[in-house]
Amino acid sequence: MALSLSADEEDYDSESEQQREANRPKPKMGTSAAVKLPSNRSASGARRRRTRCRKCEACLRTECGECHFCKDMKKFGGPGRMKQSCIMRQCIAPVLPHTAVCVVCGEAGKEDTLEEEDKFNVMLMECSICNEIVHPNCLKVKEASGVVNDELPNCWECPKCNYAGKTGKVCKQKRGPGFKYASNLPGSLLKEQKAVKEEGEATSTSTAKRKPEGDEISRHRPEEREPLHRHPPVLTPSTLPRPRPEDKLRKKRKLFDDDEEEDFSVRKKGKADEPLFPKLLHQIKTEEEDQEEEVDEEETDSLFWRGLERRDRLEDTEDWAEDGDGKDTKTNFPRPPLKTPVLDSDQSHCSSPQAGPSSEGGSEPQEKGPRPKARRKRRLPNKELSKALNQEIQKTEDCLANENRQPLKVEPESENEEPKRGFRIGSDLGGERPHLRTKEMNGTPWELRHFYPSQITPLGFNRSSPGTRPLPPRSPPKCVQMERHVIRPPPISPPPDRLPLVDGKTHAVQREVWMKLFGHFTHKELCVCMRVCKTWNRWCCDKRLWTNIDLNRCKSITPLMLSGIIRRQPLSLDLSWTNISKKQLSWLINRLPGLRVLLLSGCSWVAVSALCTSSCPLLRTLDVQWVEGLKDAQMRDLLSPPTDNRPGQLDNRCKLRNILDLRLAGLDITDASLRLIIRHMPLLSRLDLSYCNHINDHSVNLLTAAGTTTRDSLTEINLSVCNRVTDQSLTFFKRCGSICHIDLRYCKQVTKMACEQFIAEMSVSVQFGLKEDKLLQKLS
DNA sequence: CCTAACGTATCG
DNA sequence: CGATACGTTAGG
Repeated sequence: MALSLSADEEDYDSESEQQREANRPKPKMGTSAAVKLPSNRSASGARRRRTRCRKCEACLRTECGECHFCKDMKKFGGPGRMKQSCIMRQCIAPVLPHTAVCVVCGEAGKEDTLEEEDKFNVMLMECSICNEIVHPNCLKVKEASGVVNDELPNCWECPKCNYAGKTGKVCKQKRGPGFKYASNLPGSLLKEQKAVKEEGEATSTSTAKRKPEGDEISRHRPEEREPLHRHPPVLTPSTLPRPRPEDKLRKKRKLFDDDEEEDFSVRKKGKADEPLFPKLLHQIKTEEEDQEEEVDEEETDSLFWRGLERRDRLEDTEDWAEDGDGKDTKTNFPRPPLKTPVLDSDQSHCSSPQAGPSSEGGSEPQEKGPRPKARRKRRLPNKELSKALNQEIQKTEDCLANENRQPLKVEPESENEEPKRGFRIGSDLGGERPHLRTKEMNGTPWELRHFYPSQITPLGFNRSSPGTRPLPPRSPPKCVQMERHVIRPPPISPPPDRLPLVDGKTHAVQREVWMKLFGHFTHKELCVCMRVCKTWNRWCCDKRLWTNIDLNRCKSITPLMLSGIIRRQPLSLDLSWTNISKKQLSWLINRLPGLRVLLLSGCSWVAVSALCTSSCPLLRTLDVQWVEGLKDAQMRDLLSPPTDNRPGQLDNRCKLRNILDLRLAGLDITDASLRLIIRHMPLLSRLDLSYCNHINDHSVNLLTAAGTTTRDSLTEINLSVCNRVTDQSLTFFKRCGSICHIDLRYCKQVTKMACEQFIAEMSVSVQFGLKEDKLLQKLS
């Protein structure tokens, strides 16, 4: 044994032992050297490129046509330089190419020839450390055991490397060959996620997550909610926002965002011992029952959301409630196993109809094979994993709006999709089902509902009272934010139609009926439902139930939330007064091609600037009220076409050209911004400029001038508390063909008389009325 | 031969 | 450091 081991070492590792152990750098000698041919491979280092499994949901999708990489493709009119696959199609489980052979015996994988049990030893396994591809059976090293990486088919840390103790380091360094977390995505969090891994993979995400937020918030800002209840007029526009004291706080927040040390400390607190040895954790995890695991897998999503909601209310977040995205999270701590309250039985029934990753890398017989013993690196055997992945994906399936489909072509997937027209939203704001709205209004904590009633509270300023900008909570420590996540596209296949019961029968009530019921639940309640069983879990993930996701004032935006959002593919997303970072936002936007409504009021300009580089062509409503630091210059960045105008690169149109509803309350913008808006938003129908100190009659003149599109497109304008606006503006509004709603409340220089005169003069064509003092509304 | 796209070098 | 470019591989 020892003999063979050393022989192997000699054989494989001859060239540069040290070099490899120092991060095992790929020989960097130019692009062409990246991959060597099999012949060369025996002297480790070079790696075989992996290829699509062609079976996973991602592989089965069609290109979205919307994402960064699609836009680059020739077929979508791009220059084709980037040569990357569509974001939505990034394979979940890239496989070894068919041509891969065992470095020892020179033969291909033979897993097809055997029963499950014995497959492992005859299938090809690629070592994520030395990159060798071997049949475990062909290895001479029998003593040491390999460590199977369940996240990637046919991937392990081979016994040799494992024996040589390279695991830990490499583990930190690298996920494994071919494992691509959409790493090329612009604005991807992945790199940071990787970085975090490098810093200490084993860090418990759960402990790391332990309420880093909250305490400070409440400490600093006991009056946080205050503004909501304050009436705008109380705060004279002259004293308008920009509360400077908060600048400091903001900076602090930003510091937290970027400050690594903070993370470390938190992390350390969480798990002081052995932070660098993920294996330990994996082993711990391995003890758990698969069945149970699966429940967890299914639950996590809902747990996460539940955790999220709960966290908003209570500070004593329990870790397990949110850390357990088993597929995504490599590092999990054992936690109190969650018993699904009801209907446990159906776990096994709703496995994915679609195939998972093709090869069952290191499947079942973990300790079984007599030979190279392979420990599980992850909790789930690969098969389970892929199943779980698929289920996870399917969960999202319905979340992908029909509208989200790229408009350029009709997707053939529709055969898989049941008709949802009944639920389809007609317009942006119509997205929320009324009953859901009321529900939330009544039954959920204010965090969930306070955003809604803009029509209800006076002036509709409730979300943006200028007096005190509620300080968005600071971001969670990086270790939380950067938790690793596989980018998983929303699923294609539909969830099961019937609910399997314990006795093997199915429940009498069909999914669509359940769905109707679910439709009456708040998101919070849905999260509870999602914990019932897998089937409910998937049903509850139906995008129809999540058209509008509200994270307004959510204390911290975590990676789990981000992926939860992606899976649900909401049409409307409220991130107002959150501490979302630029990176997070651009990551989100890039993955929500169908997003219609984006509310970012009270976020920092830094974050909002993510919109400058991402495109969201379908965006109809953009709320950037009270965005600190958003002035004319930033507005220009936001509205101007992409600067990269290389031929065929991108369209020159404004990224926000389809905006219908723009909310700019409380911004220090001037006519310069208005000109841009007029030029670049031809469809603009509703414009909120309340509390904009620089807006005056001339601005209104611009908006309503002959030749502008806004003149005809504007239906609603809010100029309340714009003190430079005078009666003169009303005469300008007479030119507007479609105007229905003019809000001039609390404009000191607007008189009631002028309003009445406006009504009188307009009455020839349109009947207007005074709904409130200086609030003009078309009567119909 | 072609297209797709992986993985890394390199740019800004 | 994120974004982009591109040589080269995989598969047909």
